[in-house]
Amino acid sequence: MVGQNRRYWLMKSEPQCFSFEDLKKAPGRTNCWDGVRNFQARNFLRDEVQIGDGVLFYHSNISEPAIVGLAKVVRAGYPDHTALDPRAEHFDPRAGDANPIWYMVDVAYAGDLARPLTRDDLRRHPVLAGMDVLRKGNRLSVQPVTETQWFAVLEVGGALDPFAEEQRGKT
DNA sequence: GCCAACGTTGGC
DNA sequence: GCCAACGTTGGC
Repeated sequence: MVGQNRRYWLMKSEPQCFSFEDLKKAPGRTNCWDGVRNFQARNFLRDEVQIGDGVLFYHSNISEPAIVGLAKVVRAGYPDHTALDPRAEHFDPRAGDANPIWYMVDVAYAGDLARPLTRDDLRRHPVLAGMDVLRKGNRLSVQPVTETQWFAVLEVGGALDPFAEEQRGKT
């Protein structure tokens, strides 16, 4: 029953901006996923990402981009207040309380990989080679991952299934 | 640092 | 509503 409706996502972050290590150091190992300013990614955050979903944490725009860790969604879409703050980096003057435009979710640390999975690692794997993140020109910072891809990442990355325990707890 | 790919903007 | 110009993303 548990996990039946769980979906999986890959979320990109530039580590100099917000890294997986930053998430692990955050209070409660939880942080908001703010600053998304792309409408397609916004729609995922606002409409589709749900509490309990799995997240692959991806470091982008560095010498060796890679999936570096696991997270889970602990709060579904709500207005991204950084769009309302004129001093914030991602301030959007069009956004207001009545029309926040931009949304974010909260994610929590959910486990490490034994090793990061680079783009070459992904390309070499028959399942992971099909991931959206490898598609040339793909700039979506929030993108869906299939269940098959999720479990392949756990296997190749040498990670424990962060949801296995709660599934056992249900039996 | 380069540059291809993409999303957004704005003139018409 | 078209589309050229522009800014950004992000791998390489």
